[in-house]
Amino acid sequence: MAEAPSRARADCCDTFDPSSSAARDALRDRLLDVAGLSELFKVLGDETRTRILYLLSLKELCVCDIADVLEMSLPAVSHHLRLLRAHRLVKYRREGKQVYYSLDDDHIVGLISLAQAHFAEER
Amino acid sequence: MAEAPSRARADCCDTFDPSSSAARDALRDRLLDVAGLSELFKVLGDETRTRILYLLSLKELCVCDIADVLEMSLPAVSHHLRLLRAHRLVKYRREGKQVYYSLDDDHIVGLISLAQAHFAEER
DNA sequence: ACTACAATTAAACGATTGCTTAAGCGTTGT
DNA sequence: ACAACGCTTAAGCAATCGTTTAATTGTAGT
Repeated sequence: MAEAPSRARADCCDTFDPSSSAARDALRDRLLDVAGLSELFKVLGDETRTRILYLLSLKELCVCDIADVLEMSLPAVSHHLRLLRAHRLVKYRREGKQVYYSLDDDHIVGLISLAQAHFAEER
Repeated sequence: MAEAPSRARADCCDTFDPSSSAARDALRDRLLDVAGLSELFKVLGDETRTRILYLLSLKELCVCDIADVLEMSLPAVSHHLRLLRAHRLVKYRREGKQVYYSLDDDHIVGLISLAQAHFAEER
């Protein structure tokens, strides 16, 4: 145990200080800022889910409506809603036999709008 | 061909006008607003890639540096950079044997910051 | 020209994801 | 109580994704 295991590729090139890994460690610390962030993006990284979220930003809808608009099977939609629920992105209320979903958080719309802006100038 | 195929689950519940699918079609039209948007989120939906993008927002780095900081293999990092390149999120310049990467677009940092804000209050 | 090194690419493998079918749960109407 | 309906859940399967190993390209130094 002569070497620390974290310095596996320590001296590959001269960007950092040749003598120390201080700069490297500093960058590693900053990585904590975005730890777990991709979880949220992963949820949005599916076409069906962004569609559902966008629909719910326009109108409160029941599962059947969503399935209808998206022309998808009911279990498939329910499966996605389950994930959105787990991430606190949507809330639901029961009304008779139907379950109505809506956005739990307006921030998501902001994220989508911002992404739209980027995407628009990309194409 | 008596029925339009798009009305497969037309009358599941009474949210929409009982007589017409106008409201349904209106919502379907709006879906075009977010068409293809999840592509961008899919790129960000991987922990390694958000980490790389965040690192590059702090400092221009060569592939080897990134692999070093993330403690990952060089091909793995290169693979992700290839994807980021394809989506015009990063640019690169060759300097001798090294290839230095940096953000091609500052909007991405904005997206990440906004997502951070949402994520922070989620936990 | 040859060696060394940074990076890319290709092939292959294991893990994850999203959909389908089928079964189960909760509510409403008769 | 029973049947019908909306929705959820579970199991199984095909497809996609991220990593590894190995081979290749490109640049610099001897």
